Amino acid sequence: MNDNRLERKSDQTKALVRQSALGLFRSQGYAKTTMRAIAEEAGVSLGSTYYYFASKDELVLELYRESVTEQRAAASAALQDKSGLGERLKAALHAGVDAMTPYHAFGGAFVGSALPPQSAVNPFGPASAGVREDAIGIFRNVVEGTKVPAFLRAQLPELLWLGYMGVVLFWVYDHSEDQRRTRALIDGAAPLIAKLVGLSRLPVVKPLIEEALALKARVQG
Amino acid sequence: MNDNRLERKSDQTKALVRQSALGLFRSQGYAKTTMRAIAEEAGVSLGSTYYYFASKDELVLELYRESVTEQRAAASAALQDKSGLGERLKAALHAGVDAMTPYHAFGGAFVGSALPPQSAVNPFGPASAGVREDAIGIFRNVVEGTKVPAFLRAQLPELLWLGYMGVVLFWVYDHSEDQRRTRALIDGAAPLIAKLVGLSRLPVVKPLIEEALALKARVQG
DNA sequence: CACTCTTTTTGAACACGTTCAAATATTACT
DNA sequence: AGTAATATTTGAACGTGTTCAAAAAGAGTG
Repeated sequence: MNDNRLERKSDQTKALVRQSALGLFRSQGYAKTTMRAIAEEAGVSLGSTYYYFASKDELVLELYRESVTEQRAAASAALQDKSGLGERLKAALHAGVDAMTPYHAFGGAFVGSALPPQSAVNPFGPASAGVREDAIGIFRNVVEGTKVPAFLRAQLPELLWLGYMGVVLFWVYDHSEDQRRTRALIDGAAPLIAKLVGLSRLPVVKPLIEEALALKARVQG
Repeated sequence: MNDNRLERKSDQTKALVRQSALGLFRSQGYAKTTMRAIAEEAGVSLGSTYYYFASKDELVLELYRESVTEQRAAASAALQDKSGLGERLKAALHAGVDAMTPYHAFGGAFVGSALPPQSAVNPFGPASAGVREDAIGIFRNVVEGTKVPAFLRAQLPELLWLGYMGVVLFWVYDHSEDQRRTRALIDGAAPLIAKLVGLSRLPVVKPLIEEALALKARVQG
C-alpha cells in the first residue's frame, strides 16, 4: 500500500508534468509541444511522463478540465447580475469562449485529437464524463431562476451544452479578428433560443419540440 | 511541357496509388493503412506516393470524394419516386449513411483527420470546396419539387447539408448494431424538419426563422 | 546522336508518439 | 536492520507520417 509521503511525491511529479504540459500547450501550441519537450521541461524522462499520462490526449484532457473550471468560475460570477434566459445564456457562452481564447491558434489541432470516439478527450466519451457533467452544470446554472416550461426544463441544460459544443466548433473555424464572428453568433443565437423557449408553450410549437425531445430520448445511448 | 503520353503515364501511376489507398482503407481501416503499405501495394516507392499526394489526408479526401459520388447516385435514384420534403430528405440521408457504412469502424479516425481546419479533408475548408458543392447539390435536388416558402428556399439546401454533417457526426459515435440509432434519428428528424418548414409561414414561427437566417448571413464568411 | 531541361522515382533520414524490459528507489513486513 | 514486494524511472527501440537531395527517366532541340 501507499504511504502518505510516497503518494505526495508521486502526486508532485504528476503535477509537475501536468504543469509543464499545460504551460507548453499555452506557449507553443499542440503540435509543437512534444512529449519529449514536456518531459524535459518537467525534468523527468520521457518514459516517466507516460507513467503518469498514458497518452498525449490525456494531457489535453487536463487542459480541457482546466478550461471548464475556468469557464465555470467566470460564468457563475457573470450570472450573479443577469436575469432572463437570453442574457444568462449569453454570459455563459461568452465565458466559455473567453476561457478558450488562449488556445484559439491551436484549436484545430485540439479538435482533431478530441473528436475521434476512442480519444480520451472526446467530450462525449466516458473518459470525460466528469468534465462533461461540470460543463452541463454551467448550463443548469444558466436555466436556474428562469421561466421554462416544465416539459422542457429537465432537458434544457443538456441541449444548451450541445449547442455550446456547436459554438465551439464554429469558434475553431472562426478566423475573424478576435473571433468576432463567434461573439456575434453568441449575441444573436442566445436571444433567439430564449425566444424559442418562450414560444414553446404555444400549441403550434409545443408538439414539434415534444416530438424532438422524444426523438432525442429514443435515439440516445 | 507535357506530352500526352507522359501525362497519361503519370495519371496512371497516380490512379494506381489512389486505388491502392482506397482499397486498403476499405479493408484495413485508416490507422492500419500506412503510407508504406499503400506504396508497396501500388508497387512504387514511399517517396512516389508523396509525389502524387502531399499527405495521407489528401488520400482520405479521395475517399470522401468517392463516397459523395456514390451518395449522389444513390440519392438521385431514390428520389425518383419520392415526393414531399420529409420523404425526400429521408432518402438522401439514408443514401449518405449507406455510402459510408463500409467505413464505420474507422469513422472516428477519419473524423479526427478531417476536422482540423488546416486539414485538406476538412469539409468546410477550401480544399474540399468541390466535393462540398456536390454534396449540397444533393440537398438542392431534395428540395426541388417540394413546397418551400420563398424566403427559405434558397438557403434550405445548405442548411440541410449542415444538418447532414451533424448526422454524420452522430453516426461516427453510433455504436449500435448496424447503426440503428442513426437510422432512427434520420427517420425521426426528416419528418420533423419537413413539419418545421411547413410551419415556417405561420406568423409565430416565421420571424424566428427569419432572424436565424439573418444571423447566419451576418455571421458567416 | 548529344545536350539540356523537366518530370518522376528513389531510399535514406528526421522527429514524433508510444512501448517495454530492465534498473532504481521506495515501502511493507519480519 | 534485512529482505521481499511494489512503485517509479529510465533510455533504447519500434513504426509512423513526412521531407529531401540526389538519381533516373523522359522530352524537346540542335
